[in-house]
Amino acid sequence: MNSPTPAHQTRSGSDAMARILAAAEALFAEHGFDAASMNAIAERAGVSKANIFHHFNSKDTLYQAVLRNACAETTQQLKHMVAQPGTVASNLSQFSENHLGSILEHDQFARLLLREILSDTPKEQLKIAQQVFGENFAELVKILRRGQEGSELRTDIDPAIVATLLVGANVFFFQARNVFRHFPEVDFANEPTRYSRRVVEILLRGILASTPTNHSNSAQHKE
Amino acid sequence: MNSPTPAHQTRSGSDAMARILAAAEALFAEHGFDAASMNAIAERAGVSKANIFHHFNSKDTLYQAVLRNACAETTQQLKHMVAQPGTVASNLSQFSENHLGSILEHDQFARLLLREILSDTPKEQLKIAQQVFGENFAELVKILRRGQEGSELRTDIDPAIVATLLVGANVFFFQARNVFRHFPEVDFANEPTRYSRRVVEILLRGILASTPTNHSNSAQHKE
DNA sequence: TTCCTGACTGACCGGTCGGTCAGTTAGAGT
DNA sequence: ACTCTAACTGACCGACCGGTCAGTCAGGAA
Repeated sequence: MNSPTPAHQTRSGSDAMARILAAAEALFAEHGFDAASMNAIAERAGVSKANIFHHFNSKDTLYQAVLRNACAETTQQLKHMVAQPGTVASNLSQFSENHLGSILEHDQFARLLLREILSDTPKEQLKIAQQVFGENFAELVKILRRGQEGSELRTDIDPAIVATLLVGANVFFFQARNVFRHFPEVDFANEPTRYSRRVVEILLRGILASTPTNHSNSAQHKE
Repeated sequence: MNSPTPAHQTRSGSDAMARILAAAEALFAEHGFDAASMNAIAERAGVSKANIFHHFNSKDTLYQAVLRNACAETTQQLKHMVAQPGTVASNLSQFSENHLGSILEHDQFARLLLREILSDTPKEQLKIAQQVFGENFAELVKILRRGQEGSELRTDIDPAIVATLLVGANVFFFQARNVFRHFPEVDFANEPTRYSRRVVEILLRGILASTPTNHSNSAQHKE
């Protein structure tokens, strides 16, 4: 019965705080800011409500802390998907797949961010969302610009548009996947990587029939 | 002073009800279901809170009525953007532009729908959202299939993917436009039609540099 | 004139909200 | 041993929540 951590919850330091943050993130993401009550968060975290107010000044403060905490993880993870060698096409494919995977993996946080963006009351916490989102976007634009400078990509298109398309496709997939499951036209609702690959493929080569016969140097995954 | 409608608000029939629905739609869209209080809705509609409960059994009932009411408008508007003659490319361009315009015009309703989709608690009202959304999607897929049968579009791509890309691009533009305004890379945050045109252009022709020298029969807008 | 109906209202209900506070506990410093 | 401090709690607060109710009022039917 002797655990490495003290038997009492007290003096556990940041343990309770971490549990509070986790519970808050889950409930904020699940029900939104207003519908997630401090009582419910406290209960889920296994602490008293007053204890939450001991660690955070207010519900808003807690919310911002949750956002910042989750953003830190995401931002850190962004570093992994940067500046891989190889063609821009393969980079794009990899970025998209990682991006979508990251969204799906941290779906609670993604819902949180989307809710935040969807609210039109410009609060302080919106800037947090802007920052995380902006970093992803800027990185993607950088990849695309590199492709244009290396004349691998057409130069008469706006990289920001392509970036929006790619990110938007992933975000939309995430948002709509539960709805997609009921659409007879859609067969990729449960296969994000296949979806991501096809999206990149279309972006790279377009959808018109008058395509060049073959150019085998695009993103090639064995299959 | 003798107006065609009686001077008193009483006996005005559906006038108060319409005001309630409008106020509710605005506040639900702005703050979400939970944060929009019946008191606030009543105040904005210029009626007593009890009067709302006279017309609607509960807050949920009011919410569903708002959704249904807004969906009716949108569904009706969908009829206008169907089965235009011309190339599939021009159809796509037109659909996208109309779709994005419709979203921006009914931004309150769009926010409402997105919030609804984003909530993971599968309630009755989610089906309303599914229906409206599904109609748009199915219509777009139909256009694309026609393009494939007429061999105007490549046949080795999934129409549902292209539809997702297009709708997703518009939805994402709508969601992120306030954020886009602060991005130095983006210059189309305030120009939806330009955005839409460029998106369709990319979808049609792809972004790789190895494009056939010229094929002037794609979507051509003078510019 | 009388009655009935339905739109409408102010006052009110129990319950929950975010937030406070006095007080308990336990480890660290001395 | 004593103190200090921070983690932590249960009891509590005023405000506001969704919802109810008795009652007012205007107009149509008789």
